[in-house]
Formats: sequence, structure tokens, C-alpha cells
Amino acid sequence: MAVFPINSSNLDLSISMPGFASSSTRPPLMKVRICVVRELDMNRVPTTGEAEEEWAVAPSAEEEEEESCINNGGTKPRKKLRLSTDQSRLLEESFRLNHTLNPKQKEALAMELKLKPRQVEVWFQNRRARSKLKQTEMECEYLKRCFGSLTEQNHRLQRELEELRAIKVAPSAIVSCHDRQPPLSTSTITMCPRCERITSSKAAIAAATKPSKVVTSILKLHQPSQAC
DNA sequence: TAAAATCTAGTTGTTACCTCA
DNA sequence: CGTGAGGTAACAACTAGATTT
Repeated sequence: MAVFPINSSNLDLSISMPGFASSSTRPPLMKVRICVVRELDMNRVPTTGEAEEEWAVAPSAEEEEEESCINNGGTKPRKKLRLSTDQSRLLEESFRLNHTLNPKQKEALAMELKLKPRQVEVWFQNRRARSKLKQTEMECEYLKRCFGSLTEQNHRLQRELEELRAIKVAPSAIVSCHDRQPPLSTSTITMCPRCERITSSKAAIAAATKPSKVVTSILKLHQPSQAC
């Protein structure tokens, strides 16, 4: 499954798993919502009357420094930084190239983005966490599907086993595959008393029930002439 | 071996959207 | 129809503890 980026702030995960479509034509609803949110909160110019600081986007490193001083010493609550679209895009591009940054790269990116290296570092940490969470969710979904199909298969096999047990015939018809017996007739249902496996001919089973492909393949694997 | 740097996992606080009375 | 409260999701920033250099 591939999650297509709608804009720079979206997760860019390309995880291939059996059972999942390799691509989707539409992004998940959640992504659309994120996109809308971004469009609104990042790009809209604050109208008169709206608190300007509510729309504060990515203050400069100097401003951040100033703010952190206030926060460290004073009582002013921390303000949530909103990265600009360009900043997010550049960070996403960097993340695509490398999921971790060395100190030089971090410094350079921070300079370019007019952010503090610490902010870049935090962004990458959070981005890795989101990436991992997304992957875990997808793996979880995949395992759920596996569980479902295996459960179904298990039930089917159980039913077939019961059917086979039901057609288990009188002891006179039971012949061990371990004994050296003359060739079986096509109407004989046999069961090995040692390994408890039915080793009948297809013709006999077909007369009694309608075996599925699974049964047929089991029979193929366990012919009377073969040792258990 | 100690210390600094960096990581992960979990949490907190802010912001914006949605629903509903 | 407009509005305010409550719920929720996203995400930047933080903390603690583990790991690496």
C-alpha cells in the first residue's frame, strides 16, 4: 500500500505487503482532512480581529530563543509552533532522503529553515515515530486479515475432518499402510491405525462425499503405497 | 568508565475541525 | 440559521530511560 502525499506534511510511506493493493487511487479520508487543515491553518492570512499570535507560523530562531527564555524563567505558557508549508515540504524532502540527520546536516537544514537545530531534531524524531506508528498499524491490519483467512481455513479443515471421520468405515475395511498388502481395490477406504490417517482411494471417497481440493491434495500426499 | 549525544516511547499542551443541543 | 460546548485528531515540544560514540 502506498500513501500518496497530498502535501508536504503528509506521511510518505510506501510499504508493500501481500494482500494489500500496491497503490490507491484515492488518499484516505484522514489525509484529506490533514490537507484541509494545513491549507487553512498554514496559508490563511489572519483577518483583522483574530489574535495574530494564533496564526504565528514558525518564528525565527531569534524569536524562538526569546520565547524559550520567557518560558524557562517566566510563567508564559508555551506556544505551539506551526511550520510553514515550505518548511514542512523541505523537512519532508530531507526525510525522504534520510530518516536521520548527522549534526552537520541538522545544522544546515536548521539554517535553511530558519529554525533551531533542536526543532529540526524534534521534527525528525516525531516524524520517525509517526512513520513507525503508521507501519505498525498497517502490519496490524495485515495480520488481522491473515488471522481471518486462517480461521476460515481452519474451520473448513475441521469440517472436512469431521466428514472424513464420519465416513470412517467398519474395521474390516481398515488396512494399515505399514502392512504389505495386495493392491487396494478402488472402492476400499483404508486408514492407517498407526498414524490415524485416512489413506483411501479417491474413488471410494468420491462415492461417499464430495472432497474438496484440500482433501484431494491430502490424499495425493498420502497414498496407501507410501510409508507414513 | 564517565560523559555527551542521540535515540525511542510515552506524555503534554495547543490548535483546528466536527458534531450536536 | 447561528452559536457555543465538548470531543477528537494532529502535531510540536517535552521527559525519562536506553543506547551509542
